Amino acid sequence: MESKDIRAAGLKVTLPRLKILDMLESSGNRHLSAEDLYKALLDDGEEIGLATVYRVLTQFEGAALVNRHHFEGGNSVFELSQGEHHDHILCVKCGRVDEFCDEIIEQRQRLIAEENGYEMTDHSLYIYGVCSECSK
Amino acid sequence: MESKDIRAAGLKVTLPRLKILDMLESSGNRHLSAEDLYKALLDDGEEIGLATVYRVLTQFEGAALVNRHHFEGGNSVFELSQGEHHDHILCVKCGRVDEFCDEIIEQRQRLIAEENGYEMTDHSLYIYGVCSECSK
DNA sequence: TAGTAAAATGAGAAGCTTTCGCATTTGGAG
DNA sequence: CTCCAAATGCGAAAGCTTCTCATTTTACTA
Ligand SMILES: [Mn+2]
Ligand SMILES: [Mn+2]
Ligand SMILES: [Zn+2]
Ligand SMILES: [Zn+2]
Repeated sequence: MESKDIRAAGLKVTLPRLKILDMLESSGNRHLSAEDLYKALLDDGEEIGLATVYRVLTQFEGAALVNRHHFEGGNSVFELSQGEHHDHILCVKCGRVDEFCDEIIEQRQRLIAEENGYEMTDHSLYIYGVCSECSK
Repeated sequence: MESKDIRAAGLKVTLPRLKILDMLESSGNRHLSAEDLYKALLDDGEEIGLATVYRVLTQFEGAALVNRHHFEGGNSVFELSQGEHHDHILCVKCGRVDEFCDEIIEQRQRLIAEENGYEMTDHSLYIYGVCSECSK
């Protein structure tokens, strides 16, 4: 029941928005592209337009309900916001995605921003490599 | 004179390739999109197709003559390879780009890859914020 | 509960960046 | 200098994402 989250964002509680939130929660894959989400909804028999998926995800991002990532290769992927921030490590062979958070890196980033006279607003860190499965 | 670098990459030394390399060297902006580069060449009176710019940049990337970055907001930008690796900090207001390299972060990344069973091949780190000029 | 205004949706068109296909040109080995 | 493979330029086309607008849905009020 996240109707209230949607409402808190100043958005109407509509069926498409609920379905999209459901899918983000229930899908096995934590990191979905708009297209992935759209197809998954179609498979579930939902009739939601792709444009709506994009619109809603962008609104959810604005409301901090989801996070958007730009993995190498092109299109955006989305995931439900967890309480805490995390970064990503990806397998360039199979597409596997793992998550991590390193406080030392976070700290250094803040320091570097400061040293360069920036007020940090955000950062993105992706590590690419070959996972243990793929390097066997 | 980088004709030899082009040749070393197994590529013919053509006028478009030389012009593109020149522009990457001489442009005030170290980080250029394909479109930027294309327009700058047009302004110089060169007749080089946009498709050629993309093709050549991709080949140069393969030959490690240039590096490609995906700054937030969409299109790729390119810069001449320096000897050493560096990461980027960007102003979300004015687009300013600064460069840094932090050995502690580099180290932690290698460690994290290892801990997760990955053989690291690459990484990308962007810090976003408001620069000192823009926060006045 | 029914009526209403505003917000949201779906479908397709359109926008942007990047790549492709192919006829023509160019570089460089011989 | 000749010749062929490689490279180029142009326009078309391919992704991904956003926009437009007629229609539907939501949330509020009476
Ligand atoms: Mn994640
Ligand atoms: Mn740089
Ligand atoms: Zn893998
Ligand atoms: Zn700035």
